[in-house]
Amino acid sequence: MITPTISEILKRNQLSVTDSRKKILELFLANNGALAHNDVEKQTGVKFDRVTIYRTLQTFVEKGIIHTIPTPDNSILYALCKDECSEGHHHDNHVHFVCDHCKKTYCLDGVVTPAVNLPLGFKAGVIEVLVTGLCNQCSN
Amino acid sequence: MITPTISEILKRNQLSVTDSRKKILELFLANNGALAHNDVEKQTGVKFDRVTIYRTLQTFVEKGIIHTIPTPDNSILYALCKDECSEGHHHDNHVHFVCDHCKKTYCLDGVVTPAVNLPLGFKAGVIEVLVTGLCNQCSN
DNA sequence: TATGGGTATGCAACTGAGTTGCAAAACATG
DNA sequence: CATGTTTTGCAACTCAGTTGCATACCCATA
Repeated sequence: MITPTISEILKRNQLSVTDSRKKILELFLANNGALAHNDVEKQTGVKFDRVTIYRTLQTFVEKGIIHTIPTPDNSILYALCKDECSEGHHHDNHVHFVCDHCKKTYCLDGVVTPAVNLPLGFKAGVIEVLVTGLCNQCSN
Repeated sequence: MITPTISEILKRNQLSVTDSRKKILELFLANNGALAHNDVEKQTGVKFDRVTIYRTLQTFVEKGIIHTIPTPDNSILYALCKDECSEGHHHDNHVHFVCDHCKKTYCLDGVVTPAVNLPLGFKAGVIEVLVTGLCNQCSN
C-alpha cells in the first residue's frame, strides 16, 4: 500500500493546500488516538488562530477526512476516518474506546458494533458504542 | 407498588424540600424522556434562575435521582434513574435512544447492553450505547 | 513567472453555556 | 416561633464556539 503525502490527501478532497491544513492533518496522521480542539491548538507547533483551527476541523469533517466522537464528559473529539468514509456519507458503525488511565481515545475500527434488541416499535439507525476501560498500553 | 410523593423522594435523598426541587423533579416524573437544561428552564411553569436549575440538576445527579446522557451533538441531557441507581454508584449499563423524527431521548432500561469484543489488551469497564432511529411513536 | 479571481486566514467582537461569590430568603429543627 | 443552616437569586465572570470583514495566500491561466 502506497502512503499518500499530506498534500495529496488534501488535493484528493478538493481542498487547497495551506499551512494550517497541512500541519493539522499531519498531527492527526502522527497520532493514532483522537484529538480535541485544544490538543490541536497546542500540538501543531505553529500557532494558528483558534478560528482557523475550528474552521479547518469543520472542513475536514465535511470532507470525511476526520469524524467527531461523542464523549461522556461532553467534549468534542476528532479522529481520522478510514477509507470507507466519504463526503456526506460517513461510515459510523465503529466502536470508540476511552482509556480511564491514560485518557486517550481510540477508534476501534476492527470491532463490529453489536446488535441491540430494541422494544417493539423502535427502529434502529446508527448505533454509537462508547466503551471506557483500560487500553492495551495501560492494562498491564 | 406505592408511588411516593415528590416530597418523599426528596426527603429520602436527604434533600430539603424547596419549590425549585419539587417543580423540577415533578417535571422529570411527568416526562418519560430525557430533558436538557433548557427544557427544564422553559417547562417548569415557574421562572427559576438559571443558576438554581444548574445547581438543582447537579444535586440530583449527585444523589442518583437523575443521570446524564451523552449525545451526538454534545448537549447534556438528564433523565430519571431507576431504583438501582444510588448515590455515587450509578448503574449505567442501559441503552439510550434518540428519535431522529421527534428528537426525544429515551432510556431503554429493559434493553441489555450487548457485549463488545475488544482487541487484545483492551479491558472494558462501562459500555455506553447510543442508538438513533425512530421511536415507537414515530415509526408508523 | 507574473497576474487575477477565488479561497483561507487572522483579528475583533459577539453569543450562549456554565461557574463563582455573596447577601437575602427559605427551610428544618427544636 | 426562634435559631442556625441550606438554598436561592443576582451580578459578574470565564470559556468554547461563531460571525463579519479586511488582508494574505493559493492556484490556474496566460
